[in-house]
Amino acid sequence: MAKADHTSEPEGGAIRRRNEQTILTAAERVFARHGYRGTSLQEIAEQAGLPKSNVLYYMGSKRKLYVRLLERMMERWNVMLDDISAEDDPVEVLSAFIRSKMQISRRHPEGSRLFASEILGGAPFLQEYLSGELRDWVQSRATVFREWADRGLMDPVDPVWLIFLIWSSTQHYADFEAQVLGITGRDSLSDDDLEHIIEFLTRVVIKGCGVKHPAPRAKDPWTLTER
Amino acid sequence: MAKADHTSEPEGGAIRRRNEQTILTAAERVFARHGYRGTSLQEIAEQAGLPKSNVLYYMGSKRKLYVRLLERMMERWNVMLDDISAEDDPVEVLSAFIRSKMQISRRHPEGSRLFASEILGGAPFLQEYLSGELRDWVQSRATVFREWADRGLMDPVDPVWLIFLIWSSTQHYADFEAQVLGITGRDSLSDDDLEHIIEFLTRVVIKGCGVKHPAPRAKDPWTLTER
DNA sequence: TTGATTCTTGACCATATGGTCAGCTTTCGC
DNA sequence: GCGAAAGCTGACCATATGGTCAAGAATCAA
Repeated sequence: MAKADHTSEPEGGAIRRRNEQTILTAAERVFARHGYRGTSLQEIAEQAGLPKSNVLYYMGSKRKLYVRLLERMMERWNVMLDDISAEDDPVEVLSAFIRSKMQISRRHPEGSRLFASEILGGAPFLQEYLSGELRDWVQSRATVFREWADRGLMDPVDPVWLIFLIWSSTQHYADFEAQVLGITGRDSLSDDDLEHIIEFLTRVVIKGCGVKHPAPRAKDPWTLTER
Repeated sequence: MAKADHTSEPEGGAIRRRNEQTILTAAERVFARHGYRGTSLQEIAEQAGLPKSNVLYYMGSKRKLYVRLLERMMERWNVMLDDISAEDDPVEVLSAFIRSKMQISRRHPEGSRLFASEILGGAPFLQEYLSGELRDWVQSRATVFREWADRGLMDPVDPVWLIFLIWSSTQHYADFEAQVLGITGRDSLSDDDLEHIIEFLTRVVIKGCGVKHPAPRAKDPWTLTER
């Protein structure tokens, strides 16, 4: 027992770190495609180019490996989920939210699909996270949205449904990639496509919810040109 | 070899029909939860209350059973996908589309999830359908949307992204049910909730894309009150 | 009632599963 | 260069997998 066992410390020698990365990458791909049950350690090992025993040596068990991948993905989202306040410009906050959600989906499509597959299966490993951490996050955003609505900066839509709308429509391009590509006839989405989609989604959400820029901050005309 | 072997005929005695239904229902549930690979015939058999051999007797193989379920779900969507024309009222068409998509998701959540899981896995059994039948359907709608835009009945948004937006945001409530329930703290969505969501989504799409009712159909004032 | 068809199911098979372990090699601090 | 720690992996295990088959039970048309 050397050093405190804080989660998410780099921890471990260079060899360990390199091999763990290889395994995590391979595993994310396979789990995303076939789900927890549908994935075999053998297949992960082949993807990683290592013997099965080696995978187990580093990861301990299939379950631990899977949970670790889920946590890594939650972590990536947490980075995005920085705080907002009712003082911020709703147009900018919502635009930034859509954009960064979309970019994470694009950068980590496998992680996104892994998460989706976990939820599809009834979230056996994530129930706690959903009804705890994530719920709090959503509720706090909801409060801010409501205040914006009260101040006339957006229509009084239910903030939770709005968040789900943004969540689902951005997630879609990673999770349902096969469908998107099949229907559009493309074999991948370009950065341009992505930019167009972001603009489209932003436009629909902003316009559809009547989101406005806040009036320059003051009631009295004397400070009106403050900015 | 009695009778022509047309697909989707009722075909088969009462016993067969009854048992097949039992098996299909059970299988849809399990496949939806664990995906194709993650599902075992044993588990399906237990869900159905039948011995595994019996499942095989009726369904032939795991693969055939799975494909049959996918086809059944496609069928259910086809019912909804009746034709529209550029002459129709865009507001009504889009509202009806959102509503019926939502209702199918609600009536067949397992089928919806089964489909989602298939797409997540790269659509190994549905590629043909996606880039064929479904693609044609989307393209034909897209043409109509574009004409509406040309006539000033809606903003010139990319119709395909719009269809994906509707698709994803409605699908979400079935596929990500576990997340929705976890975050909202509910243990199920009521009919009222559903109605609110439908209204919200409709509102955002209609307003967000600037969709308008068509002017009463005629250029000359004499036929203006025709309807 | 009878003969054919449909239904039912336990026994069985080759293969694959997650996981353990013992014994080997490599790496690394000193 | 040495000893301990870390890394590596084939052999192995109990169990589960999709699927076959043969033989009996129930059903149905005549």
